[in-house]
Order: sequence, then C-alpha cells, then structure tokens
Amino acid sequence: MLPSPFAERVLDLVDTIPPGRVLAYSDVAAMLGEGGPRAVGTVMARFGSGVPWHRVVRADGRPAAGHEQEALRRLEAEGAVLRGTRVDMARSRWGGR
DNA sequence: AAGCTGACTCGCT
DNA sequence: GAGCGAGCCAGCT
Repeated sequence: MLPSPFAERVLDLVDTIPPGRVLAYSDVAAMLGEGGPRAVGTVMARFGSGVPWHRVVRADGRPAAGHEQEALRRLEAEGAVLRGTRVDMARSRWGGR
C-alpha cells in the first residue's frame, strides 16, 4: 500500500498548511491542478495519518467525516476560527482573508 | 475493460 | 437551512 505519485503530491501540500489555517478538499485539488475533491478525500483516508489531516475540511467548513470531534479539538487549539461545529472558512481558509 | 467506491461538491427544491 | 440527485476522479475489482 504505497502512496501513488498523486497521493504524495496531496500529502506534500497538506503538510505545508500553516497551523490555524485550513483548506477544503476542493482547494487541495485546485492548487495541485489535478484530481478532484473525492480523489483527495480518498488519499487522506488512506495516507492522511502522517500529515495535519485536520486542516483539510469540507467546503462548508465541516471537518473530515468520522473525525469531527478530534479535528475540531485540534483546530481550536491552533487558533482556527470556529463557528459552532464548523470552521469559519471566510476567516481560516489558507490564502483567504 | 466495465463497474463500483468514497475523509467530496454544487445546484436545485 | 436541510435533502437530494448528479457530477467528479483516482484506485480497485
């Protein structure tokens, strides 16, 4: 189960997201210029354990399915702006505001 | 090679 | 705001 070249590029990018900032799955795909949100999600599910996976959230600001609690806890600790159960994308999106 | 799968999105009701 | 359907893309069977 080794990461494909595509997977490695996804992981590399995620690794560069600063603390307190987040990117949507769709953002990662767009910045890489390849793949799509679902493909990124699949990569994170399989190889995300080694990178700041909590900094990759859904387009509406909700954390990765199945890890809501953990992600929210970490994001809050890093200073990401939370709006209840989701991240305030307008404020915490990397490259945003 | 055709079909299925999912840490996803977006437009429409 | 919540549900739903259709589109999307790499990877696996």
